[in-house]
Amino acid sequence: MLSNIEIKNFIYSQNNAQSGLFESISEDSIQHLLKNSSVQTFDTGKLIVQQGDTPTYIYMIIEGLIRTFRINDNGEEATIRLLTKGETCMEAVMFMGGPSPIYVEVMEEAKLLLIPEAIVKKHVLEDSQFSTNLLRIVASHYKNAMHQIDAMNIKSPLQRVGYYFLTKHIENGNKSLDIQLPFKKQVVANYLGMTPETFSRTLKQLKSIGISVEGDKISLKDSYVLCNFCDIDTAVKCPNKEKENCSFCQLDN
Amino acid sequence: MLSNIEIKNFIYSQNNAQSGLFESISEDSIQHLLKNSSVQTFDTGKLIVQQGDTPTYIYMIIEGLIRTFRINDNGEEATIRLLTKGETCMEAVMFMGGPSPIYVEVMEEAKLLLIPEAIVKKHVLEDSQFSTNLLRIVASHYKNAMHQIDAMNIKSPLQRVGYYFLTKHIENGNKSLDIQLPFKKQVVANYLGMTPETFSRTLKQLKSIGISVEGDKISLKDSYVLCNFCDIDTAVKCPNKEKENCSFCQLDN
DNA sequence: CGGTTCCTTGACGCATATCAATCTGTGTGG
DNA sequence: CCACACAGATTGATATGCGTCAAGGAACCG
Repeated sequence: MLSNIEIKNFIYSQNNAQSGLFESISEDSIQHLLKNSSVQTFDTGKLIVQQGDTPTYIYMIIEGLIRTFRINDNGEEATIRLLTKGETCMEAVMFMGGPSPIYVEVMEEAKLLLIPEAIVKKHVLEDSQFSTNLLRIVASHYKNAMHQIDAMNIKSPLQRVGYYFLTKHIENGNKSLDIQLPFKKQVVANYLGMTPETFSRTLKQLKSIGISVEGDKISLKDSYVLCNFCDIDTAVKCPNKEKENCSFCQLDN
Repeated sequence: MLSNIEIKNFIYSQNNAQSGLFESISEDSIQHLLKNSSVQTFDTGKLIVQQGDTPTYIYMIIEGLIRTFRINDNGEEATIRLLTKGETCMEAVMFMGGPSPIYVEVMEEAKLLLIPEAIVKKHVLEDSQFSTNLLRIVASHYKNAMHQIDAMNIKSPLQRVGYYFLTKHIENGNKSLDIQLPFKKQVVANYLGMTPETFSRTLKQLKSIGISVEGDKISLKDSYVLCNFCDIDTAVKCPNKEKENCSFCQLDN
């Protein structure tokens, strides 16, 4: 049982493609889901889910930072997602069948909303809007995974970092020329499939094209320095698209 | 309008996690979906969908081979999926919003069932079993993508090829010691994120551990030579799991 | 201040991409 | 039936880019 008002306000403030679990859901449905959910706080470093665990909850971040990753016998880790406030995880795993293929780790003390597996599975069959939301979220994770795959395959470290910054910049609506790295550099580096050393060297390269780095703050010379790293399905989300200054969008014309 | 009997027989014969679009669906629903669908044949090499296209159909393979991939400005390609009879594509893309992030290419003359986007989107809201099937399929693609990501990150070419063969072997239910490569070697190589040369050299390495290759036929010395390439969420699908001969499963005990 | 964690920088080696040549199989046409 | 062309696969030689290892610097905290 929760203090509903606080949670509901939070829910309503966090609706987008990556995190809109409750988007367009009826008041009744939200009540029903929340009634059976709980809120819990986890310390930094806590492994909420381990590879091989049976999925028991969908986790929604109210506050804090979370990382999902896989690990092999040599102890090497591959980061799958880096998530911040409003995002959810384990929704996809729940529908994969079988044990969890991922770890879920708290990177910064996190307050999470826990929605039990049974409630989700049942509610999916009763509320088609809810299941459509889940579909959209899982599809969006999948899309992100596809980007990671071609990043590893065909993009140089420079392009990978550039593309990562570009998506962050677009997420901010191209408003600010500053980008804040929400995670430690070594974590971002692993997410981008490279070592911290290579990440560091790559950041130096970026300086020459007008992207300066100080600590965890990235500053862009202007809103177009990242356009070279764009691709077609990112361009459609860009507020600057088809502006004459964008080298990428000009290609299409 | 279709010759329903043939298609329906096909549908009923192809139900699994990757391809069970019609699993547990009522007769009425199937009728409704098929009534609005069509069957079409495409030649080898045909690009059914291009990066940037608006998704218009779900495609289900009745006969033939399909590849989905992404491409960058340098013309380099990253294969996302290799699909055969019974599998579907573009279901996930449909729920991503925006244009297609992938190409869909016919690798071998293909007969496809085309289900229009509008029908799918509408039916999802009316049939919760159908939307659950879609969820399961998209989640399973996502899981596969996660495997690809950590393969690129943490696995050597040898491990990647070994793991690929292992999954093929398990798909066959560990019945046969032969594995048939459904696609040309260069296509498989790209899917595994390496060049054809590296793939070829890797196959030679595999000979020394009891995996021989002749043309597109892989022969295993026994059912356990691939166990070294296993991981926890593959092991649960393995019919040999926890048999004493499996070096991987023994580790857990 | 001393200790710790994180980041950066430098030197080095290796694994894989790249380039080029050869081999194999298959289909075509004389 | 053989000669030829062509695509795919293999093999070899080379180079380069990233990871690895090691050391040094910066920020933070008790």
